[in-house]
Amino acid sequence: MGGLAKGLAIIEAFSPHRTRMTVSDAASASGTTRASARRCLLTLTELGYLDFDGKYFRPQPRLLALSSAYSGPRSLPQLAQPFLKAARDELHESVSLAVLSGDKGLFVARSEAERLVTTGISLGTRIDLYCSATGRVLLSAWDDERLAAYFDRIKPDVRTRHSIVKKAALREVVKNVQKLGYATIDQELEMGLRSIAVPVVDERGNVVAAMSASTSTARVSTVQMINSFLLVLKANAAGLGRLTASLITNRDDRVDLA
Amino acid sequence: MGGLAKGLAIIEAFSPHRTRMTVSDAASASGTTRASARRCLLTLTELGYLDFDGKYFRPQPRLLALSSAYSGPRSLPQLAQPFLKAARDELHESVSLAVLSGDKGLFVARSEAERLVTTGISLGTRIDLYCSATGRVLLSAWDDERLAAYFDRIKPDVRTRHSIVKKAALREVVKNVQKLGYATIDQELEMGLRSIAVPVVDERGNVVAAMSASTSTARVSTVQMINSFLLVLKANAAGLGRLTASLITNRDDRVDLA
DNA sequence: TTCAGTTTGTTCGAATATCGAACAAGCGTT
DNA sequence: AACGCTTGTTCGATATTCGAACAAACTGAA
Repeated sequence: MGGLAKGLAIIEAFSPHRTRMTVSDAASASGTTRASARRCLLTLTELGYLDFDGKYFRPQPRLLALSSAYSGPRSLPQLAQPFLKAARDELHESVSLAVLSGDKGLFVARSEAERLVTTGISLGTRIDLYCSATGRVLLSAWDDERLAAYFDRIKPDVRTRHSIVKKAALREVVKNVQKLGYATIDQELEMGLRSIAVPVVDERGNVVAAMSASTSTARVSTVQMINSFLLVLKANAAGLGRLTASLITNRDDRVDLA
Repeated sequence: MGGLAKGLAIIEAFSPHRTRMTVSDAASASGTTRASARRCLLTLTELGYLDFDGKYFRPQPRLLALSSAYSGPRSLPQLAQPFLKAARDELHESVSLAVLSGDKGLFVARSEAERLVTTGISLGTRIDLYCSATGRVLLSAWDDERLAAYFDRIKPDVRTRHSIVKKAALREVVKNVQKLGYATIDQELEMGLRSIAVPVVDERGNVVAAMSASTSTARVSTVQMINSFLLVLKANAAGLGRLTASLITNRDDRVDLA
């Protein structure tokens, strides 16, 4: 069903940074023709997901209804929240949880640094695996064949002047993550942003997610980050990992409607 | 574009209570044929929004990416969060914000009672206007003509034995909300659940949202709720209302990409 | 177990909606 | 004001969707 795919692609093309789009914007952003984009946008507007003022289309609150499908009572974000909060309280930095979603890492839960209550902002953001700490942790769980195929597929973008883009170098980085058991990013994604991530491993040994802490280059050096963040993250990731068994049992269907 | 509409309807058919669906489930839930539902589900699975185990389709984290389109930096949920938190801290009860979305009230932000950090759970939930406190507040802003059309459209569901379902009675209820400036619900939506809601009015006098506090019948009586919750909600709703001007100025496009 | 009855999943030609090119309308620039 | 370019819209050829029919699985009773 091409129409559905196009429509969803257009929805995803919106972001906190792109809060409005014209027909042409949507067409180029989603990689379709203007005619298709127009039909999608019109339909989405009719359904109440977008608003149209004659020139620009804007996201409407109803889009939230699409994601409320995910996040059941025993979903990963739910389970993770106490651990993310614990880590944040100890580190005083934002702590996030990302899972694999295609060739990207998808942030499913977060505990913000300063503010006590998150609004779901930035949740659902998808970032390429090669350029984020969480992504590299997720990559580190892949076998060589899968990694090779991945690196064949992608073409790395230069985000900042610190970005590693040479595929050989990236493979080396992932190898290192496999060895060390954690990944760091130093201003590769955004200037001034430094992150460290560790895997969340379930009892079968599968990497089900990556937990990361992000900080400012002004506050914490990479060495400090490794020294002071790593243990806290490891501990909370381990705690979360132990709980994820219930997620798996959730798959063979026992409980249903309340 | 029918295909897109059907697909979105199917996505919305999932909920925290319905975390898995068969082809037939999806067909009846979204009001289409099994053939259509099947194509949608297959497409959604291929795109990574759903997972399929041969029998059941389940939501995947990628659905979060669809709603991250909404919630820009200056969105209503963002602006509301401090006020919701303030109200919650004072009342020690969950405080929510809902906006109009078609014939339903859609929860766009919430501050949970006990837990410090929300996970976005229940965000995006849409509830019929006639049976929720927030919904009745939103209805109270409508003129008679629009109300008449609304009551012609709907056919109220019996949710609990306290539910008001007779249309005449509901109209009376809405009239009362218009007069009083707040709405209450007493176990009409769910047994044991009691809520009170007030409008959030912008400086032009438009009702842009409804703010509500929910409590348990075990803890607070309706009278207590009105006496002790109303002022706090009013105050925070007013504070939020003053800020919503920036939402409107946001509509004529000044600032764009960061 | 076996066998109807019923529900569910899948297939395939008829019919509809989509696609892409061509047209029209803005918009900024010279 | 005229030009070029981008953007928005229309319309017939074409590929997709729709709905009915088929097949498979499940349910419950004998």
